[in-house]
Formats: sequence, structure tokens, C-alpha cells
Amino acid sequence: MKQKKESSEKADRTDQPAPLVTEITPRSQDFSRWYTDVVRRAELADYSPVKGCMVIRPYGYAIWELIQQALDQRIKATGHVNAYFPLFIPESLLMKEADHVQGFAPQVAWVTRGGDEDLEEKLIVRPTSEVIIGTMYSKWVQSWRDLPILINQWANVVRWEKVTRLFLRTTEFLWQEGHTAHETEEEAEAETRRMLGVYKEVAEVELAMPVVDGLKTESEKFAGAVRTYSIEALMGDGRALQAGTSHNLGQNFAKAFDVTFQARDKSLQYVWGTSWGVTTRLVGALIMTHGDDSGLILPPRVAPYQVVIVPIPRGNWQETVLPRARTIRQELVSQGVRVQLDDRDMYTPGWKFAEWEMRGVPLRLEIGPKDIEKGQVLLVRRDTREKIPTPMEGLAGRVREMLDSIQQSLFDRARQFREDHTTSTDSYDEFKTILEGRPGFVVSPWCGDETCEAQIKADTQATIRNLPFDAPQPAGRNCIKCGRPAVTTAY
RNA sequence: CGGGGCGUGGCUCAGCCUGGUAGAGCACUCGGUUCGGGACCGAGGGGUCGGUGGUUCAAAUCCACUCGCCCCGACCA
Repeated sequence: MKQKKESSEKADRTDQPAPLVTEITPRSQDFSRWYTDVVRRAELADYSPVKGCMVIRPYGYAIWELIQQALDQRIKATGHVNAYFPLFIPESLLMKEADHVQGFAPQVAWVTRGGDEDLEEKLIVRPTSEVIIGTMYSKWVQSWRDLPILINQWANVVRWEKVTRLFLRTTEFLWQEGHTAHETEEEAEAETRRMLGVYKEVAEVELAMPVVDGLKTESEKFAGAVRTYSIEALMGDGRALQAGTSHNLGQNFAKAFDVTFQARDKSLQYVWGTSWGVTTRLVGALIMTHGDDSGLILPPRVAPYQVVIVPIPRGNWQETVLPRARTIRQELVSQGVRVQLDDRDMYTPGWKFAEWEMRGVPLRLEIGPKDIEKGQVLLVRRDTREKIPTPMEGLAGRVREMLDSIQQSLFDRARQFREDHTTSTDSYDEFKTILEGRPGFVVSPWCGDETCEAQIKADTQATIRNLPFDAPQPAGRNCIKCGRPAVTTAY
């Protein structure tokens, strides 16, 4: 019975004509396959021989570098400095903060042997650096005058995940992790919120990705934190993605690692800590937010190439079209535009159009003999595919305007999508009906009780993403599951 | 870790049910004509069929074990 079904499925597949070109899976058909296809065909990343580990290819890394720059600049502008802490952490240090151990132990990679000797004390490969940094802070802090400590590090961490996906969840990933120590609780809370604001700004301004900022529930917070805040984005398949987190650690780690200082009133106090991070997952978020059936669409601010120039090879184009293309490149580069001139003669223009569209370049500039006659070029927007003949005069200005316009319209489009996929209800039946249909955010009142949260999750698979600072529309006053009011929730 | 699916040139797969010369499209190499939306013609190169063992005159195909990958759950950034 089973076998029969299999063979008929195979027969069906055979009837499909083989595609002329290896196409990417349409986004609407299978979002997950589409995602993987785009990542690999656009040469962003690839699977490595090491299980769960990803190789970030130059084009993908260039995107990450732009995100890094945008973040690093803002992290420094808010008074932080960069430093580096070790990759290995002794087992005994990890064990000091109970919640933290519980949260991370299942995901930790161990080093038990060095050279030809078994280690006396096992080492872990950092899954995050609170532990090692807390240890160092305890040495560095004596007085209230030593505070605050505002340190960030760019690093890789390892978490032994069972299921991995390129950029979204890999065994090893790159990130930025900020770790701060403060004199007062209020200061720590302000810092936690400030950095979440930085993340929101980077997501929205640089990645053109609207996010919901808010407080995580107790069950979803970081292991060892007092409070966790997050930014949550809605992907093109209607599913939420946590794009960044900021934790108020209270005095938990200070107590575990004995980070004390003598306060202004001469008393001995524990510092108040925060930590916050975003990862290479942002690259994945970018892809899933903006991409379409033709592949990637990059917002200009994080596009390694903002403009690709495709010269049309006609007649003796090498003597006529190409020099003009080079001049244009020069002009755009001098105006701070990132430009790629694709003068390879082994590919046809049509091939290049498709190729660069797949790789998400926001703006294409075509130039051929006809354009030169007319003193113009043809600009083609990746987001709308609009073809815009543009005079050679004042070209750089027009290009920059258009890049800004693409950045803005990608954000608007993503925000519109999110609005279209956000519903508000205070009825549990309605809530369940919504989730059975189109996925997306649902805004609903919740009492704050973990048992309700767990029940909802068990019933519908929906998770509380966070408790938004700005709830879109407060729907009703009573918890959709039991009774009392408290907060609003998303998907 | 539970449920399902799949391992055959670089990629996507056919061939397996019913054992008997290892295939297609794309990609790649060379030559030529092309080029404003994934060009065409001709000639080539490349696979111990995931691994191990078994059945057989004969195994990609049947059997057992094993390794790996993908999807859906549980866990996470």
C-alpha cells in the first residue's frame, strides 16, 4: 500500500519537464525551501562539513559587515567600548549561576582534552560570555567610581543546537554581546532599554525591518536575567522571529561572581548588570523580510552593491559603452555609492539581470549604444522592477534619491505586511480560529499567569513573543484564557 | 530526542517495484555565432550509485546493519 503510493508519486514527478535553468523554489510555494535556495544561490552561505556549522561566503559576510558597522557605530555612540574575552570557560565558573547553568547546560560544547593530555578541569566553549565577563568584572570593580563598565565584544559563540538552519540557527554563530555593570538598578534598567532601542533603530532604519519591542514573559526570558526585552519581526511566511534581546540581569551575576563595590554611602554593594546581543540571524531576518520569488531584495543601506552597472554588448561596445560605464561608476563611487560594474563578457545581459536580481542588488543601471545616443541610462528598481530612463546629467543625485526611496518603500511594504497580518482579539475562540488560518501576530489580553501561557501554547502552538511597549490596539480587558487583565501579547 | 522522507557526476533528479552495458537536464571545458530579460550550434571531461556485510552466476536495484541529510514536533538568538 505504502509502496504503491510512493511509486505513483515518483511517476508524477517524472511528468514534470526539467527546468531549463535551476530555478529557486517560489516563495509562496514553500517558504522554507525558498529561503534555503536563496541563501545558497545568492552565495550568502553554505553548509560546511562540520554538522550545524555554516560557512559565510564573501557576499553574505559583506552584508554582515554592513550590519556590524551600523551597530558598532551606535554602540560606541552610546558610550560603550569594545574588548575581547576568551572562547573557553572553565566548568566551575559556568556552575556559579544556577538559572544560567540550567538554561545553557543542554547546549554547551565541551573541551575535555588538550594536546595529548586529558584536562584536569573541563572547559566549555562559550555559549555566551556573562560568566567569564562577570569573573573579570569582579576583579576590576572596587568603588562606585569604577562604574559603570560599558563593554561590548564582537565574537563567535557555540550552542549545540539539535536543529540548525543557515543564519537562523547554527551551532556556531557570530554576534555582538554587550555586558555592562552599574551602580544602581535604575541605571541598569535604563541601559537595558536604551540598547533595545538601538536594536530597534538598526532593524528599522538600516534593515528596513519593522519590529515590535517589548518585554519577554518569565518563561521566555534569558536564563539568569531578571527581565528580558526583545525586538520581534514578522517574516514573509507570517511567522515571528526574535531579532535581538536585551537583558536586565539585576544582581544575579554580580552575586554569583562577587562583583561588589563600595558605594557612595560607604556600604558594600553588588553591581547591577545588563547584557544584550544581536547575531548573524539578522542576515536571515533580512532575507525573509524582503525577498521575493526572484530571490533576495536588499535594502540599500546594507547592500554590498547598491548599484550594478550592466553594459549592453553591441558592436564594438568595448570601445564605446564600456568607457562610459566606467565613467559612471567613477562618478557614483565618488558620491559614496557602492557600485559593481559587471563587464564580464561570458554572460549575456539577460543572464546578468536575473543573477543580480537574485542577489538582491537594489538598483540596476543598464547602458547600451542607444542610451549613449540619447544621453541617458536605464535604471531598474529591484523592489518594483520599474524601468526608469534617466538622463546622464545629474545621474548620481538621481541614483541616491532612488536608493533612499527604495529603502523607504521596503520598510513601508514590510510594515504594511505586518499590519495586514496583525489581528486583535479578546475571545479565545476567535484567537484559535485566527491561528488556524493565516499566521501572523495576534494581539490579545493576558493575565500574566504562566499556566495560561503554557495552556495557550499547548492548544494552539502560539507563543507569547513579547509584551509590546506600544500595543497596537488594546483588545478587551480580560485574559483570553481565564479572567484578569494585565498586558497585551503578540503571536 | 519522537514522527515522516531521502541518499545515484558540481546541482536537481530518473532508473529500484520486476537484479543483467549507469542515464537526463542544468553546471563545467574547447571552438564558433550571439548579447536591451536566464542565447544557440558542434565537440568534450566528469559517477567504485552514502558505508559495511549478506543473498545471487550477476546488486544502484533484494535483505540486514550503519552513517549522513531534509521536513514536521520539543529546545533556542
